[in-house]
Amino acid sequence: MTRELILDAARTLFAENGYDGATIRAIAQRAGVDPAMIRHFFGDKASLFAVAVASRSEVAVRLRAALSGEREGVGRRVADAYLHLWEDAEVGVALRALLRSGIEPGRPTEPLLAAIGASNGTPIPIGQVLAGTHLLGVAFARFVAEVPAIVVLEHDDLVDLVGPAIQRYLAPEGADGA
Amino acid sequence: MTRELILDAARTLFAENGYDGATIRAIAQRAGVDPAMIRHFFGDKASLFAVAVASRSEVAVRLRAALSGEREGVGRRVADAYLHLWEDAEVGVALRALLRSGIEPGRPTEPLLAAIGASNGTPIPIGQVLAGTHLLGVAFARFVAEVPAIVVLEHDDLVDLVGPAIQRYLAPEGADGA
DNA sequence: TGAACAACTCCACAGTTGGTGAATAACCCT
DNA sequence: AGGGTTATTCACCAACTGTGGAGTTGTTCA
Repeated sequence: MTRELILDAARTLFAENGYDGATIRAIAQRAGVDPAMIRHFFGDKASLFAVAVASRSEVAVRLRAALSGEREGVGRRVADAYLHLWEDAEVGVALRALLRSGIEPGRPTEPLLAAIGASNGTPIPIGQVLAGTHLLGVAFARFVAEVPAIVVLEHDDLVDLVGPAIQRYLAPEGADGA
Repeated sequence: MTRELILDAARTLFAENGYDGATIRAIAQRAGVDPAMIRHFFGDKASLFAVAVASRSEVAVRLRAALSGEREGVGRRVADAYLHLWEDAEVGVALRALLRSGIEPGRPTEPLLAAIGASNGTPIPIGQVLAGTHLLGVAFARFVAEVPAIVVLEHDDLVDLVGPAIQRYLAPEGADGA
């Protein structure tokens, strides 16, 4: 119960302020509990971050699903799925938190890397990685930096605009789908 | 003299650790001066950040130059110029610092926004903004997150890979250059 | 009734932060 | 040499950080 309150507050504040910016005390206050409860349930701040934010494997799953269909329209499909992830209440806030926290040594960053197309050891086509960089840039502009020209767009319109570029990266001329 | 030492140290640490992560004391120590010197020369931390990092108008200038030539090859040209900016010793470290610092209210972020195609009030073609998001994503992967698949590439190869996508955004079918 | 256990509160510690003010040293120009 | 500006050092503050310990409630089980 209060455990969930803490997790919710942690996700929100990590997303808004990044790892360093979100203090244990602020998280506790937002959750309406005593700061010591966080220590009681999660040990230390890094563990709280890991539990609250970094255990979102559905990112890779959902992206792989969008990627695995037929070649035609895969660009639109992946862009749509990616933006949906960022718009999702829990996943989006976790991704925001990861991005906001930046890449610092010792922090679990797998989901973010997966989100930009560079998951674990297996070699990934460079096109997928480049598509990931583009989508990450779009997400950064839309959800973190909040660039007006990007924020203003409807989800579907943005997908229409970005889709072709992603398509070109994921399915260039002449290749058979997975 | 020591002023320059402070600025150099500030740029480096802001780039490595972001705004909050770079402490006045750490900057002073790296510069080999007393922390009070920073106050003496720059007043407070925000002013130091502004002077050290946020006054890089050449970003917009260089990008506009790359953008203003003939339509053919503008994608390659802009991608090349953008990556060169990030590789430049001073400008690159400033851009890194801005990105690492994230977007927080009250901080000067014009150069970063300009870098992703959203400069001041004037309306900008959506294609330019999208090209900016892609380039920012690439820069993030290459210079901040240091995604292996991207870091490994040579500058020119990366330009070759990204150029066409930028080209499509900046010069779609049927339009006369500026 | 009472023991055991988890949930919870309160207070304090040691460390670091950004920022300040006063005192001292170095310098330059006349 | 002397005066004045600049550079530099040092001690200090209030605030905040993550963390830890000690003690209190409340519920459950024997």
